[in-house]
Amino acid sequence: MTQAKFKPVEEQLAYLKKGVAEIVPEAELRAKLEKSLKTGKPLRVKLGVDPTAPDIHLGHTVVIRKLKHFQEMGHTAVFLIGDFTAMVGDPTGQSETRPPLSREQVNANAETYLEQVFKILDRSKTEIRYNSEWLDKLSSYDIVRLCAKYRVARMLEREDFRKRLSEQQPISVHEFLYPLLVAYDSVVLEADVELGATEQKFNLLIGREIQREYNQELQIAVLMPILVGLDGERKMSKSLGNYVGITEAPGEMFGKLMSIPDELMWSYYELVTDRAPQEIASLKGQVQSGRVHPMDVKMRLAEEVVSGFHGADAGRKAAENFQRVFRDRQAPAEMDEVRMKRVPGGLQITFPKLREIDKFTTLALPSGIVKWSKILASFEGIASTSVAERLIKQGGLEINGATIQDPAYKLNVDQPETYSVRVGKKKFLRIVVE
RNA sequence: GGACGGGUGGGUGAGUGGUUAAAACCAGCAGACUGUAAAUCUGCCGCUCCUUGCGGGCUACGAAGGUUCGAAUCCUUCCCCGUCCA
Repeated sequence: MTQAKFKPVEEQLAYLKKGVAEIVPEAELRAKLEKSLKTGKPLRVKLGVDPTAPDIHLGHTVVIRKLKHFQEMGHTAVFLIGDFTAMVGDPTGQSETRPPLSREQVNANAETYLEQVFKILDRSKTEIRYNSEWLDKLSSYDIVRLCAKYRVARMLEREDFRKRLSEQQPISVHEFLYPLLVAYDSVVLEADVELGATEQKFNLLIGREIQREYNQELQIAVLMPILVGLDGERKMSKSLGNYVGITEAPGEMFGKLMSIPDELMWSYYELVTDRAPQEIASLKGQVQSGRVHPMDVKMRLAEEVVSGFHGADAGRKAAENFQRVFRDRQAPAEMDEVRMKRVPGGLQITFPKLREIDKFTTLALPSGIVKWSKILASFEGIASTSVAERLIKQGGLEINGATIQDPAYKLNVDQPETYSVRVGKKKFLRIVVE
């Protein structure tokens, strides 16, 4: 417990404030930092995540990165898996009641979450908790007591509730419980700071109120902006399809990042890279004065993000590949390989490795001849044969450099051959018939 | 418990017996242009089969039945949502 454990408060603050939307209240954070410096006791920084989906995307990383910043400053990162609250369902932003998840789903999701989260956080220094640990044990009486600590009028202040109320949308009573349970987590964890996206502000502030009820020191809410998705308009989310998954292949990731609107890249620089604010401002100045091409700056962004998840090598390769394909208009140096093999009664199609497992599907196959539209329909992102046919008719399929527009174009799978195929604008594949 | 309003394709939202697979807009996809950006233009946009055609079949307007040659549109029952009253 040496005093040198922590950096000076102002230095810490400057670092911790990067990209932050709001700190409520900021003065108290400074006070807490001062106190921890004096006592040598690290702050307990809580980040709660509900494992409602199996994968995390770049949007989730914004707040995880902030937790990492605290971790780097020597504070205790408490990564809370809301395995209980995931089953309750946070109404935030959804503006509709979500179907509750089963315990099994939640557990499975939690596992993949952790695996992915430690691409960012230092595992050895992170306290991992699950809120079922204490929430499962609450009795009905405990819950009633907890509910008694908050008022309906205050609850209805939440924007989402207010909006739904005025728009005659349904609100379930259990949705009121969610913020209370999240607040209770803070009490149990004795959080000094809670991290969240701005849309979580309401929940985090209730945390303070409830901590007061339990005679605890109040937590500071550190709110991060919401990362806008690839479309440049809406919040990044899987269901909107405007996301970058952090387990995605380097090339895929790079391409997606290149497709964001130019103006958006500044907030990406701020929220998902390690660039200092001054550096970002200077880059922005250079682009605005026309000295640097925005595309080059965006490529740097894409490379940095890819490198963060896949290593510098992969980042550089992705950048080179991008240039080769889209600037020089050549086929990519490396393509994902899809293997096809006849098996009794069908055609087995194996897709590139995804998290160590080869994914495959088997297509029923009466003869050795298949339509390309059928093959395409088995690919991810191509919903049906109709969609595939449409894609082909519209010139979105290129085989060995030639555009195929005949929707009935067929492939002989009895003849071993390798094809290089472009599907749509961005997808390049090598198809190997074995 | 009572009165009233409402449930249409991913979203908003038209349509109240007959070329309606369902207007329009948004989103999405493909093509052109480009920097795989933005903007713009063009086309597509339920599923399925084939000989890919202004082609055939199937499914669809909360659910189930019914009336009719024919229903998203009419009737019955049910389910769900909201508002007001108690």
